Amino acid sequence: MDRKDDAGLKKAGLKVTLPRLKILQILESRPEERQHMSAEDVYRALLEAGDDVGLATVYRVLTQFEQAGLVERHNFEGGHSVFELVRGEHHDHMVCVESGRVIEFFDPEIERLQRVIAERHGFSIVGHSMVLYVKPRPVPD
Amino acid sequence: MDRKDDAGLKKAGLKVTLPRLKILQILESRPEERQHMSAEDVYRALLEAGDDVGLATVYRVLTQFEQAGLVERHNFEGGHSVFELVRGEHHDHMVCVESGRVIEFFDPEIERLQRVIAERHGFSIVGHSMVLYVKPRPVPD
DNA sequence: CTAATTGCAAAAGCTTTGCAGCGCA
DNA sequence: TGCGCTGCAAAGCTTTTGCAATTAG
Repeated sequence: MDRKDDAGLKKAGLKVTLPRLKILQILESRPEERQHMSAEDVYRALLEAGDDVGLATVYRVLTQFEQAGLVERHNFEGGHSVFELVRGEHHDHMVCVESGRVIEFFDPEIERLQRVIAERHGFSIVGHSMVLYVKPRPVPD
Repeated sequence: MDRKDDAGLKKAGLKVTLPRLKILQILESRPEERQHMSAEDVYRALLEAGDDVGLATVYRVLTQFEQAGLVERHNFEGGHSVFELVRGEHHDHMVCVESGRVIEFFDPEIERLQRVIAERHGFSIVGHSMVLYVKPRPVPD
């Protein structure tokens, strides 16, 4: 398992250091519904795991991971950024305003329409962010 | 014209004060492509207009306007918030990564798909943000 | 060995808040 | 007149940076 992490880091041109490995493992060990962590979240997770890594290093490493394409940074509402391991193809997010839960989804038709719209205005898409803020729908019984 | 602004403020339960009127007018006087202003932008526009309003007041007023539904706050990438006068129906945004220009658009089909997706997951949409980051498409000559 | 990396603390934005004085209704 | 509003300066947050010490390759 460390093998895989080593490879990922090296491919990104990053030295394999303890803080970087630990942070990668924290992210990997998270279940999908808890994937979205702030720098502070990662920092606390490290402390809880007994690994003493400075908060500044957490920020630096997450930023490096982002540039290396290992991680995505999102700016949901509320001031701070959240990070998410890139595990496969692109997806968008739904955030429950009551529980804070984050659900991922992907809709090819929306993706297509986005490209069409950008083209219609003479642009091509470099990236996009789409976040739906939702609340549980009362289930009719 | 002040009449209209007065009414808007009163309806929002806000006293009609000079700073609030001035800020409202700054926003109203902006062409559509320049609608998206940071608090700092608004602050500078006020100074340039010779109106001495504190930055803290700008923040307070914009926040009040947001809560009153007169203004929308967006968190585009890059740390700070931008504010936009609510002039009518909802729309989404396209931000040119080269020029910083913001283009507004609306696509009923995307809106519909968003609702369908939320429902499929047992939620209803409270709000959403969709930002396409784009670059000019080389025009074939 | 040498350059990259880390930790700490300090600094840097952006935004909010406390408080005394001013102004609208 | 009275409560709400404003300005200023100070505090709060998240994030970044400078620098000496440490570590990977």
